[in-house]
Amino acid sequence: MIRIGSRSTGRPTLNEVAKLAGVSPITASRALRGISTVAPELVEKVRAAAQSLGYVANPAARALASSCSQTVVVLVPSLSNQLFIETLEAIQDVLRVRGLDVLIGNYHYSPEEEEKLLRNHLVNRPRGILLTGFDHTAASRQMLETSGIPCVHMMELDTRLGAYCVGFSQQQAGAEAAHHLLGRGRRRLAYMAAQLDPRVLQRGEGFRRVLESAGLFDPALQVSTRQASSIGLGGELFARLLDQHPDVDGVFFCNDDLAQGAALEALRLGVAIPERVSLVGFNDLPGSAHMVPRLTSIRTPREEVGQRAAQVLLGLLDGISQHPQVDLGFELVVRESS
Amino acid sequence: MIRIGSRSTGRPTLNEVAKLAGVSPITASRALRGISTVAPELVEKVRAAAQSLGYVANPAARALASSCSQTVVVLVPSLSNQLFIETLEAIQDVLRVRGLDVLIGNYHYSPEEEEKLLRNHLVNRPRGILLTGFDHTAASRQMLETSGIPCVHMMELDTRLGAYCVGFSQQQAGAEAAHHLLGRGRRRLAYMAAQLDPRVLQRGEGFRRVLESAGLFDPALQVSTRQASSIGLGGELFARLLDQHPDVDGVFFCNDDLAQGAALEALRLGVAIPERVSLVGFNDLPGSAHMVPRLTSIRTPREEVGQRAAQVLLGLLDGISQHPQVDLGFELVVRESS
DNA sequence: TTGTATGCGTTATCAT
DNA sequence: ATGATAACGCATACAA
Repeated sequence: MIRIGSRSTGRPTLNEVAKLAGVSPITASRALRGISTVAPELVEKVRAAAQSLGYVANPAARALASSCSQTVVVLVPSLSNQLFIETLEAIQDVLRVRGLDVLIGNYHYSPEEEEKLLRNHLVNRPRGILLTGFDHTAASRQMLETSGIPCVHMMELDTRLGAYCVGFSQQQAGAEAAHHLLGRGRRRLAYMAAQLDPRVLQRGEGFRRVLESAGLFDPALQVSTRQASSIGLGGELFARLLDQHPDVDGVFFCNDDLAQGAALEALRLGVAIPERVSLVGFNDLPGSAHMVPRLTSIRTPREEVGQRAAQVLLGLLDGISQHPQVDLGFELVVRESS
Repeated sequence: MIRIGSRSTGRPTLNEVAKLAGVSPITASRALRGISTVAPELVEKVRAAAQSLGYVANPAARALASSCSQTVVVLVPSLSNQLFIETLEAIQDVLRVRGLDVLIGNYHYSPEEEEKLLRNHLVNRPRGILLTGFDHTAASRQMLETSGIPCVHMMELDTRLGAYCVGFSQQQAGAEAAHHLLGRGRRRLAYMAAQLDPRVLQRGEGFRRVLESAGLFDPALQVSTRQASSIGLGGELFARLLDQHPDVDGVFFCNDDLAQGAALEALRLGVAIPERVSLVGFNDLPGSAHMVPRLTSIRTPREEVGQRAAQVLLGLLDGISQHPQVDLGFELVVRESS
């Protein structure tokens, strides 16, 4: 007895395509997946049949049968930071042409939330995973390990374990900012840090070391808060800093929105930039080039990071052996504020 | 002959849970899904068994068997506009607690790209769909229709067809800006529009009508470009406008980044804001309150839109009858620039 | 190179 | 209220 299942989606199945093409379902499957063992003429027949029926493979069935999906999971700490949006776009541009769907997860700078996202996503057996940085919970690392799913870390570099990573040295970037300010003759240098994620701390570390070597490091000028980075916060912190330490003559900000806020606050306070204080931002976010004065910043290669990370992942999926670390560097963009 | 399938994921299955609990798989399935026809004691047994085995349902199998997933698709025109990020966050906050996974699609303001995303996502049988606005291709509308998947439109209102929507009147918002500027005694009013998506056009329409009623509409002062909205663009367009029409005394911007760019450019040009020109932005994006001068803007309820849209969708899934249109209004925030 | 048999893990159907 | 059976649509393993 033949029953038309009410559960069916109504969409044509591989079976129907195969029937129309006069081959077995498995041959149709192979043909459509581009598996070389199928005769070219059969491939053509199957393609035509699929085309005429409007066949689209059922991802659930495919995932169930093969126990792996056509998705790649990307976990970022924030979507409010324009930085990661640009990285995500680049990732999608690369993976989309390979037929991979990109699933975005935002863990709001919380490793615990990242762990939850990872757990939720792993049950779907993604083809690959792209993570931001190396600051994951032990459970996250464990899950990644046992899942065996290819993973690439973005934004930071790390030579431990041979983990695949695409990024740049956050510490060197911080050092570069310090060198630049010193080169401008600045001596009372502050670091202004919000969010305090690992990369912010690394930049601060690089900045500190250079100042220490120069004998100019003053812990009192290290402003840090766990609050989220924002323009408003940058203004507040900058005003307070100048109030408490009027002799400050240079500030490195962990992110451009802080620097933008500081520049605007300086306008209000009548503090001359860069004459009295030099400002150096980080990431070179969209608005920075248009501030008054235009902000000096360290441009980070976020699109390139996304693109290369996605490419490395594809290489992993294709079994291509490649160097685990990709250093994309960064670029100091000198404008009017320093 | 028993074979340990090499295809298995190694994770415990419903079968194993059922066995451990001493019930049939289907009872275990019902128990875990909270279907009421299962005896409380059995539910407890099954829960315990699942717990001890660390059982997590396989979404692919579930989707295949039930021909519907636990995902909701959200399509937005941009991720670069902070606006939509906040909406997305609100949506996720609501849907996550119901165990629904949110899939984000960015169609870059292209209805054709939206159509592709829709087509790709529909094969996964999402539980619901959240779209931005009403500007979809005929094919998109057709697919939505035949899919029968619940859909809520965000950001705009429309009484046609009884489509579910959560938003506010873009046209009224544009009108409000005009009224405000007129109330400030401004007479040579410009509208500066980028991107030219439907909502930008609606705001311009509302703005225009008020000016026409007042006999003050001047087409020469309507600046519009398809380019993406940005701070840099705002500065450029503003400078050009002032150059060509030195008598302009008020500008309404379709988005705050344009207004921010204009404010910065005014600083450079030495144009007094608001003395010579009043500026009114739109969306009240993060930086606007900190500009010099602080920008007047129309605050749009994007978090509320996301939250309510998600709630309406949940209502639809639960078969709760509700009013198809939810008007969340907007708020003129008067600061220093007008 | 192609096909047969079977399994993936879950839920719908229908019977009890 | 619970269970037996089949089906969801596709891919793997192995045979031919």
